[in-house]
This record gives sequence, structure tokens and C-alpha cells, in this order.
Amino acid sequence: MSSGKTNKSPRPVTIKDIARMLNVSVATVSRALRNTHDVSSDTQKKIFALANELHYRPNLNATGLVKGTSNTIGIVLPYINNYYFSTVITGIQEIAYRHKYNIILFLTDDSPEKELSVIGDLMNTGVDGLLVSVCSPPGSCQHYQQLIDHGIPIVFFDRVPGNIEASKVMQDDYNGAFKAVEHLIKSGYTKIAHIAGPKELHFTQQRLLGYSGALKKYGFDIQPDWIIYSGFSQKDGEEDAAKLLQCKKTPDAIFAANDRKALGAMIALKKNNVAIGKDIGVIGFTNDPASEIISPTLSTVAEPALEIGKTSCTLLIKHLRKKHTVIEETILPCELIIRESTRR
Amino acid sequence: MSSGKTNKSPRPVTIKDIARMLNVSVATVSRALRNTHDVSSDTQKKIFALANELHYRPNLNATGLVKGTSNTIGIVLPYINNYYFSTVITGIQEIAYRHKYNIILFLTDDSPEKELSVIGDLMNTGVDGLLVSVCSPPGSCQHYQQLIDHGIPIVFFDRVPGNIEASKVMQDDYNGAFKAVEHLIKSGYTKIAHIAGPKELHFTQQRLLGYSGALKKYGFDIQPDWIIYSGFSQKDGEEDAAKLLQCKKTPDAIFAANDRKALGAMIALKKNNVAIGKDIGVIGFTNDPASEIISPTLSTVAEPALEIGKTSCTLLIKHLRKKHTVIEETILPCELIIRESTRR
DNA sequence: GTGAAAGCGCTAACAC
DNA sequence: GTGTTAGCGCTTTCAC
Repeated sequence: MSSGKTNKSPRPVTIKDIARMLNVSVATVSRALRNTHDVSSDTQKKIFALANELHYRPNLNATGLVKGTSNTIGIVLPYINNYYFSTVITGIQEIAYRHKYNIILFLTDDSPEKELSVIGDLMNTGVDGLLVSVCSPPGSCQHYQQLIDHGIPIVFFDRVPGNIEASKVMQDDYNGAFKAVEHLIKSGYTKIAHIAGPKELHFTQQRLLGYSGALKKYGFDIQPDWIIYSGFSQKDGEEDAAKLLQCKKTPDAIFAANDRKALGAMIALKKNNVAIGKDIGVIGFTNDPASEIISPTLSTVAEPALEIGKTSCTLLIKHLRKKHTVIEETILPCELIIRESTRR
Repeated sequence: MSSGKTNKSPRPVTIKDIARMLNVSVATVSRALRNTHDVSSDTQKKIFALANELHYRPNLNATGLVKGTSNTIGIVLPYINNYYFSTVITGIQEIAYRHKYNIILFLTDDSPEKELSVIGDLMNTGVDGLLVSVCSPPGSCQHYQQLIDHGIPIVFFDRVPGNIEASKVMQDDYNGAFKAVEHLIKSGYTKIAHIAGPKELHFTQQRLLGYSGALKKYGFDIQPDWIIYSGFSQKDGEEDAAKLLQCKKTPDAIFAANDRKALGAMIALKKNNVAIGKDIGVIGFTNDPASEIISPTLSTVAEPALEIGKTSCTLLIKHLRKKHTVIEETILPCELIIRESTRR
């Protein structure tokens, strides 16, 4: 449509320029610009004025080089295109931006190999710290330990590794699950199944424990064939629910490890002409916007995704500021949201 | 200088260290590591071996400082927590990662003021180039022009400003809309309404033009009160549809500017006991996963979100590599996806 | 309160 | 093919 037009980028202005024009030394300019107190307010004013006028921008590479930092936070996570993670990132971004940190994104695609290579490349990029939600097999997290040993602080969120000493931010998966199942029980359901995530993940385990905890508290037995482990996708949920319908004793309620699975389960139930809510109650976990779109609307446990993002980032920045900070574990509460899928 | 649980981060190894240990000059090491051809394969091998052994990592600040670049691409967009944008970013990330570029994220929250301040801060961060989807009012995009004049290449995607000469990547909104409406017509609908986005946005206009183009081609008149402008949210769609139901002549089909609005419209129709598909057909635009979850499932036009991301990023990197590149506009095709909401 | 100078880690002339 | 040297833009002793 149009043709090449040279960007004759003007050389950026440096403190040297300002120094020369004002007949002071670069040191003075540097000090003035950073509000170091040993510069006369007179010259400081002049320097600020000129810097402003010339649109002076500090060269972050130079600052970083001398200070040994990059003002950049790396985020490592499996995906970004689901509701939970994209909301977490939104929260991280807000805090990072406020504190003048840049965030740079690394996606592992939920593949441990990819995660490993990402971490390798990461070391080249010189991030000051890391926010990470790990890939499935939490056994081999030694690459993270290495980073920490190299002095790069890490805050883990959501999917946290068990065997690493580092700050962690999670939602209260146990109590969230407990509340969900308790709600099911109080709504009159008595045969409650759980379609879970992969066995190895910490938060999956917590949700399972919350499930069995609630059952126990209300005097229900745990039926092993009412607990099905698989992945997190809608398809997984669909298959899991189909299996449940095959059980000798069919359950009358399903607690799903997340909303995607719950949605899949609902689809399976519909296919089998099961009345959701009335015949079989369904409750999920996340509060994905889709849970309000499906009909009947899906009861769920809302995760504080935005808060998770904000809290992790705040914590990481704290670690960045003063090097030797005590490790913290934060657990954020979840909220029960009752909709139609658990109404008899 | 250290106390408690100190991370005794060992001083990172530099080319100087390697040079000293191998009794060569830093220049040689630098050349060897970068595969500049004027170094004997013998010493090169030794250098690589040692670098590997010592876990040498180049200091990007240093390289950036001397080269005047940061190997970082900035992304500016309204949100990240919807299906379209998060998928676009996934595509961007994939390409950027492959080419060793970091991406750093700036969210404008769809607020023009925030966008402005973001752009200001951006200049401080020294990104090499920018990928942006602008905020609503496309009139005042002079801040972007400034950046371009300063030599920072920009590729606009999705929401592109009309009055700026820069590379742009869009989906084929016109033909996507055309196909959607044509499908409606061929399915037997004759009174087709359009619930549109904000008037000022380019892609909204294109979708409107596609709508009217199809109507014209098949000999239908355009009814001004069957075209409703508002925002992009589900709530907007709900309200728009409610308005349409009030018309003297009620339409028998709705083409929504995006899936969110279509979903909202379906909710409104359900509330009014209108049979979707049979009484009033509905078709959206995006192919949000939610469109398969709602019942009836939503016909839509799939946007090539991942491709948009990949293409924009590829294009930007091309601009980055050789400074004076010709501006390009790319338009990616959309795909009609027929589901239940347009079945009579 | 201010300046001179060294140096962060790396690249790029320019010599030899 | 390799070494020497001068910076990139900034911060930070150390003088004065």
C-alpha cells in the first residue's frame, strides 16, 4: 500500500548531553536525576527542566549493566489462554507496572521438556526474579532449585512444587472443595462423586482432600469408584461423567476439579437425558465465565485469580527489594457460588 | 554483607574470565561465541567447551548497551483475559520465543488515558519494537506516530488505527461478516438484524459493511432500526437484542459483532421465550470456546487469532532485522462455522 | 556540592 | 587469526 520511509531515528539524549549543555559533570546530572541529596536544588531544577524538555529517557541497559539488574520479572506458566491464567497475569501485570517492573512471558505449553528448555533460555535473559506455575510432574523441579541457588528469587503460584523451599501463593483449595461438597450435602445430595485432575498435582490433592473431608464430617462413606482421575479438559470431564453413569450405584452429584470438567460432565449428562440439578447435581471450581453461560448455570467455587496474581507479584518484588527475605506461603480464600446446577 | 539464609549468588562468569583462563583476548572469546568466522576452529572449540562448563551466560544488558537494542518486543493491548487476545498472545509468544525475543506486556484496560501513560512509560523501557491493538477512539493516535518517528517499528493488529502509516495485520472482517449473513440468508432467514460494536472502530465498520454488502447482493433492503451500536460485552448483546424485540417489525435473525454479544442476545431471547434458530437465528463472530458450550450451540465466524499473533510478530521481527522495511498490510481469512443457532 | 575517573560486560574498529 | 583499544550510558568511589 505504501513504500519504505526511512526512520531517521535521532540519537537519544543522554546525561552527557545534558551535562554538556548545562556545563556540569555527568555525575551531577546522574545524581540530580536520581534525587540523591547531595546536589543543590538550584542545579537540580535546571537539570530536571532540561531533561524534560529534551525528553530524556534513561538507558535501562546502562543502568542494568552497572547495577546488575534488569527490572524484569519472568512469568513461567503452562498456558495463557484460559480464564484463570489470563486473569492471574492481569493481576501480576497491574502490580509489576505500578512498581516499574516489566514482565516477560514464557509459556511451557504444559510440557515438562518445554519447561526445561524455557528455564535454560531464561537464564540468558537476565530476569531479576520469577513467578511460576509449574508443569504437571512435580517430581523433577531441580532446575528451579538451581535458579534459586543462583540468586534468582522465585515465587510459585497455583501449581506449586512440594519439594522446594520458596515462597508460594495458592488458593485455599481444601476449603473451597470442602464448601462445595458441603453445599451439595446440604442441598440433599447423598451420593457425591468427584472427577479429579491428575493425581500428582498438589492442588488436585487438596481438592480431593476437601471432598473427602466434607464427606467424612457429614458421615458419608467414600466410594473409590466415584473418584475418577484424569486431565483438566472439557473432554476429560465428559468422559469421566460417562464413566460415572456406568457405575453400579450411580451418584446423584458430581464435584468437578474445575469448571471445564464440570462443563464437560454437564454435556455428557445432557446426552444421556439426565436432568442436571434434579437428577444429578454438578458443581465446579474456578468460576470461569462460561459457567454462567451454560444452561443450567453452573454452581462453582470462585478462585481469587486476580488476587493470586497481585499477591505473588507483590511478594516477589519484596524479595527483589531486600535480598534476604524470609520465605512466605500465602493461601487465599475461595468463594462458593451457587447457581442452578445444584438446585433440585 | 550477607546474613541468614544467604543466596551466595556466585559472580556470573564473563568472557573476561574465559579469556584469562584460556590465555586469549576477550575479543577472541566474543568472536568465537558469536560464530564470527575469523577465529580458528581450534580455539573456538576450546572456548565453547569452557563456556559450557562454566555455564557462561551473555549479559544482555552489556550486549544491548553496545548494540543499542534490547531484544524485547512490547505488546500493548486492552485486555488479556478474553479468548481472542490471550490466543493472539500465545501466537506472538511462540514466534518471539523462537527468535530469541522477549515479550513484555502492557495492558491498557481499554482506557485511552491509560494507553497514553503506558506509551509514555514504554519509551523508558527500551523495547525494540511494538505490537499493538489500540483503544477505542482511533482519532488520537499521535503518540504512536511519535514512537514510529523515534525509530521504533510498530505492527498494529486487530484494532488498527486508520490514520497511521504502519504495518497492520487483521482478519478479513468484511468477508467474515459477509459469509455469516449469506449463510443466514441461504438458511431462509429474511429479516436480518445486526448488533454492532462501537461506530468508530475499523473492524466494526468492516463487519457492518460485510453485513450490508451481503444484504444488498441478495436484494434485501437495509433497515436502519435493525442495526444497533453498542459495546462488546455480553450485557450489551443482551440489551441490544431486547431492543430488537421491541421493533415494529421484529427481525428473524441476528448477526452479532462478536460471540459475547451473540451469547448475550441468546440469553435475552431465551428470557423472552423465543426459540433460537427456529424463530430467530443467531450468529456471532470470534469462535469463543463458550460458543460450543451454550445451548443451542452458536454459529459463528472463526477468527484466526493464533495466526494473527504469529503473523504480526513475524512481521515485526522482519522490520527489526533490517531497519527500512516496506510497510505491509496482511489480511487473514475467517472461517464460517455452522452450529445449531442458525438451524430452523 | 561538584568533578574526574574507573568500570559494569560486551562489541567493533583497527592494528599486526 | 588474534590482540589492543575505545567506547556504549550510567553509577560510584574518591578527591577537592
